[in-house]
Amino acid sequence: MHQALRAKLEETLKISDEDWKTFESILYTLEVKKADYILKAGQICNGIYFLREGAVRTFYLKDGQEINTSFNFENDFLREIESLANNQPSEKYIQAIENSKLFYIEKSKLTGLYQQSIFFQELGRRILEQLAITEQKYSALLAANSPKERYLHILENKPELVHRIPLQHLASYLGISRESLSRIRKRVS
Amino acid sequence: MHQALRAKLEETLKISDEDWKTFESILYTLEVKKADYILKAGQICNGIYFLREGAVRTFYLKDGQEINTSFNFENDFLREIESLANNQPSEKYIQAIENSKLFYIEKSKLTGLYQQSIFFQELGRRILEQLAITEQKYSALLAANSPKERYLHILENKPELVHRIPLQHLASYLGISRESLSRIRKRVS
DNA sequence: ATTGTTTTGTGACTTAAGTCAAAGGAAGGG
DNA sequence: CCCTTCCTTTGACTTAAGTCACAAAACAAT
Repeated sequence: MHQALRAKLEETLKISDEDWKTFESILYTLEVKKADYILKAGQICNGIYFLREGAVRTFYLKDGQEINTSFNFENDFLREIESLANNQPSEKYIQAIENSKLFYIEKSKLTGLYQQSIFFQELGRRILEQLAITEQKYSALLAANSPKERYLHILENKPELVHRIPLQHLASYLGISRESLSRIRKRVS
Repeated sequence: MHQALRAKLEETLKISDEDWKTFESILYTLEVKKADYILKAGQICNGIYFLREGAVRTFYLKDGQEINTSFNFENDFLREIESLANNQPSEKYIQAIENSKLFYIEKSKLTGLYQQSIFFQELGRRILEQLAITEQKYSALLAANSPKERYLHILENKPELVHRIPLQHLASYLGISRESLSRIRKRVS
């Protein structure tokens, strides 16, 4: 049942059966329906999630407008890092875009793992490294490309975003107005 | 001599005298002149730097154009995370904007620290967390603001960038053409 | 099916920013 | 101090994208 998660971890670092057992034992399962919130602004993010199935978006409000900052699909880790790391109320919402199944790993249990085995420390660091790299690529996309180029880049490199994410959400993620993205898409096709 | 570095570490996590001694012993000092390269594209980033004094920029080439992705000043850590984490040739250049003094910490020694003490593991994780958060804020700035708003935001929140970084470099960092940034600056003042 | 709701598309208009080219200014080296 | 080089500004022009308002289409729920 947790095989996908184990496979995901082992992309990063081989895990011993013993460590895996420990890890499995702290997982908590949850299911959410489309449009349900996994985290709301104002709440403190108290753990990390692993998305087994479905799709979610992370967004915040700016002048009443939703600005989407990331999208996640099955086999992604998920967290509001700023809230989690600094123990502060989240400015962001995490909402299911599709009915989703998740594992939840509580922060305090995670801390326990870190203390107990160097393996988990290493794993945690590696996952964070990849998060930082992902964020850098995202900023680079925004900084160095025109709206049209950004859309083409996503179409080429992350087609699942185009296919599974409503246009209005993708627009703010790409820093484009809904209307313009609609027109760009038309021009391109 | 290393007090600024110790202070910086202790912003994150209190360090014991013993751990500090270990840490100090692996530091390597270097000085670079304005316009010197600390890392060039094609090289593998083999450690992290602590900038004692000066200013540096990180950029890459896109269609022959330099795109700046970050600026660092005294008391900042510095690294090309993608190259460092994945052991691959860097796509980026790190260049001194002012004469600078740095400490260098070799990756293999860092790995040694991680294995030797849970303190360093924790520290490494925390520093990475903050890097990821910084990158997220940067993307948010780019995605949700007009060129003019981006400039005003930087002026308000990171005035040192405006004062110490040549306009042409700041422009690509903000995803704006040199000419437009020059005009925005004029309008605003 | 029918209705209501959400999402996407279009039209008309405005404007900020990009581009290209050239001129001023500042800074550094000899 | 002069000269070169680099950086910034300005001008003229073009255009892509933003905005507002509304229509059409897709989707969900009863």
